[in-house]
Amino acid sequence: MARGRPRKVDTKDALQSVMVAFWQNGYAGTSMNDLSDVSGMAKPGLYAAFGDKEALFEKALLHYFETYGGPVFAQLQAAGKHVIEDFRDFLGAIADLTLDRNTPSGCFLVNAIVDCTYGSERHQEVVNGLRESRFAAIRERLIKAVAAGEMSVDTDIDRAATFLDGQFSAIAMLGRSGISEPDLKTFIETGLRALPVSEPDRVFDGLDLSTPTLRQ
Amino acid sequence: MARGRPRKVDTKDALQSVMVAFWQNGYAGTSMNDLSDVSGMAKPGLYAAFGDKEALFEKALLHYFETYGGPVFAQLQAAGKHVIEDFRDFLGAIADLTLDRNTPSGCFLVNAIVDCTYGSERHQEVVNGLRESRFAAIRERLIKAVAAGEMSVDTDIDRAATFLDGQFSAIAMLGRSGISEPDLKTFIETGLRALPVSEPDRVFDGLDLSTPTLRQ
DNA sequence: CTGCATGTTGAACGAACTGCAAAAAAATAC
DNA sequence: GTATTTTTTTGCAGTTCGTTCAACATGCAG
Repeated sequence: MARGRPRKVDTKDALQSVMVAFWQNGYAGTSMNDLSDVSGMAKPGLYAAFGDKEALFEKALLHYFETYGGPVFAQLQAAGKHVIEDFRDFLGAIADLTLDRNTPSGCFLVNAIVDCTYGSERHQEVVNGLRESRFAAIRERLIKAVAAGEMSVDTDIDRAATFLDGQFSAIAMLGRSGISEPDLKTFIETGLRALPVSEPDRVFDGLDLSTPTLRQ
Repeated sequence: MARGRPRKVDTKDALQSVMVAFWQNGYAGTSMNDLSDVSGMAKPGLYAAFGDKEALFEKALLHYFETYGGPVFAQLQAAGKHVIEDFRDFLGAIADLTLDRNTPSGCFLVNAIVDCTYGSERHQEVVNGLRESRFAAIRERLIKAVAAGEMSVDTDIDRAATFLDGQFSAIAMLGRSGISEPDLKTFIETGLRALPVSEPDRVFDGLDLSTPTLRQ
């Protein structure tokens, strides 16, 4: 049984609130007082549960990745439609997350990349690790596409992965800037056309795009 | 003649140093003591010359735009080669700036967009104004391209401008993440292939790319 | 009930923060 | 030389920062 005084707020709930605050306001822009307010935990409780501010930020970032990034990347790995459709779903899920009104706009990880230049050594390592996980997930899906014959065996995988990785960041930045959802979906569609698929007509034609297609 | 005690450091030089500090560390991550140290001006001098911290940040951001953004956008407006070549130069100039080792990595404006969500009202207005200037410059060059027959009259200008605007942000984020210069140039080349030009062969063929082209 | 383990609370610490006022320094004007 | 003007320097209010300690509250075990 649980000994001692019971917790007022669940640790996971507190971490969720902390994550939102860091996501919204950045590391230096969020004080421990702010975190105590939004989480409902007193400051000594935060220190006891998570450690100091840096450790708390790292745990919030990892919680973000598990809660939001994890499902999206798992979906990409398990995806079995055409590679273009799968990346459309993938980037679309990122867009939905970016624009979700229940959470701050943009992507916490992208914000952290901007932040991390002046963070601690450990902070940078965590951010770089997540960034590499993101890249690796994209890369693996592309390798499967080559194996499935959806892309040529001559395809430069790293080039395509870097391009998609960049679209990921762009989506987060456009979302942070307040772009509309249709415009963001159109942005994704435009980017997908730069990918070297073997049968472009099959995956691009017949789409119900709100704007004319670019390729002519 | 100049009366009174002469300034130890020129105001523009101080603003340049301040800009670099904000660019590197963000608004909340940079203290007035830091700014006093890097600029060589004592704190009362900073307040006398620029106002409070928020005003100083705005002046630093505008200085950034005049010093770095201005020339790049002026070059885009004055550009007279094919639209694809002009945007290759434009995005390439952004990439060079992003990777320049004499200044912090990334783009100060992009960093400020991440920062500005929790900034003052005025702060947000300044950032949005610069973002709209950026978009407008891209848009104007596309309109000229349609007039010159390089793009179809049916082209969705806003769609193409949003796409290029997103590539701009992506370049800044990839640069902040530490991408190599060849990879960043390849990223640009990949994105350009999503643009709907009338004579793709003329502008894409014969290029000395380090990787195979994507379109097949 | 009495221990004990855990959580919460209020207070407080030293340090760093923004912003400013008064004094000292360095130049010109007379 | 002295007076004046402008900037630097020094130091300091008042607040907030991250962090911790001692006291109090609330549960189970015996």
